[in-house]
Amino acid sequence: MEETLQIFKALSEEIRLRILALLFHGELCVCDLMDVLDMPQSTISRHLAYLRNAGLVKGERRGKWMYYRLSSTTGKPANALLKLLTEHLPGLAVINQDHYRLTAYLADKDTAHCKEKQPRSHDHDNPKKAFLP
Amino acid sequence: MEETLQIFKALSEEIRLRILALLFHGELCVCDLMDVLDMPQSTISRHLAYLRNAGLVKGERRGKWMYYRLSSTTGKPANALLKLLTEHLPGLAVINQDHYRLTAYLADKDTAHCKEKQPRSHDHDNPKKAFLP
DNA sequence: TGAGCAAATCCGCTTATGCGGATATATGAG
DNA sequence: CTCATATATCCGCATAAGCGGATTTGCTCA
Repeated sequence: MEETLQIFKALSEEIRLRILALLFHGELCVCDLMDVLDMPQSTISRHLAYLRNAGLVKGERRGKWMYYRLSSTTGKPANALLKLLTEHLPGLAVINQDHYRLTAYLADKDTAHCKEKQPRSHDHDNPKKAFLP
Repeated sequence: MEETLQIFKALSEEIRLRILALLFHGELCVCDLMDVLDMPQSTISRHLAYLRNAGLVKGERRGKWMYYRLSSTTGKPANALLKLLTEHLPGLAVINQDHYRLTAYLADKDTAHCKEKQPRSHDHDNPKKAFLP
């Protein structure tokens, strides 16, 4: 039960849904999220920790950076929930705005300060090709 | 977005999940829930209001009593969530205990103080015949 | 080894949310 | 109309959770 509640609590804050929606497009590091969401580092980190504790995302350190992605090893209910979200979230205004910002940001990715040597792998598991209608 | 968040918030408190799980068995009035969950009336009422505002349940007054049931007119995402819950919740210990308590309570329903004249309609829309394995 | 940067965690503060007794509202009985 | 009952809402209080600057930790590279 506690686990179930933790998942719902993780999903009941706007910024965490926005982070999840961004991660649907592939892995991102903390500074990517800071730039796209325009929020202080401690805020991003704290919410990522929340999502991590709920088992929804997974972080992996590569060099100086922590890359986060959706956790595919979560239990069945969590996965079903994430699938639901991939269908529902793209219909929401804020989520779409974030998607535009992410796209613009990634187009410029070579100038981003955390792209020095790490090759990216965008959309490698993006479940929705056309995110916007 | 606000609506989405409200639904997740509604689902992120144990007592509200327990109430929903009980309502999977059919409509119940506030005093039924008070008896089964053994909580004060204001607590039950407050959480029902929360679920009502999130659009997950619907209340209907019949005589002196308010009967609550799952709302079937909620949006698609909410319905998908409720369906998920009907599959997931029965696996949780507290939910099973509540189910036993409800069964015992209903077996005695004629003596319950809110059963004077209102005919019941249990399980009329129970999606799970055998709630327990 | 130490400088420099990314990210996690700490800290004091503010706001949101839950609790349950008390009170208000609505309904049916007499 | 008045009373009894069922439910909703109010209230003061306690706890949880968010915020963002400051500090700590961990990694890389010279």
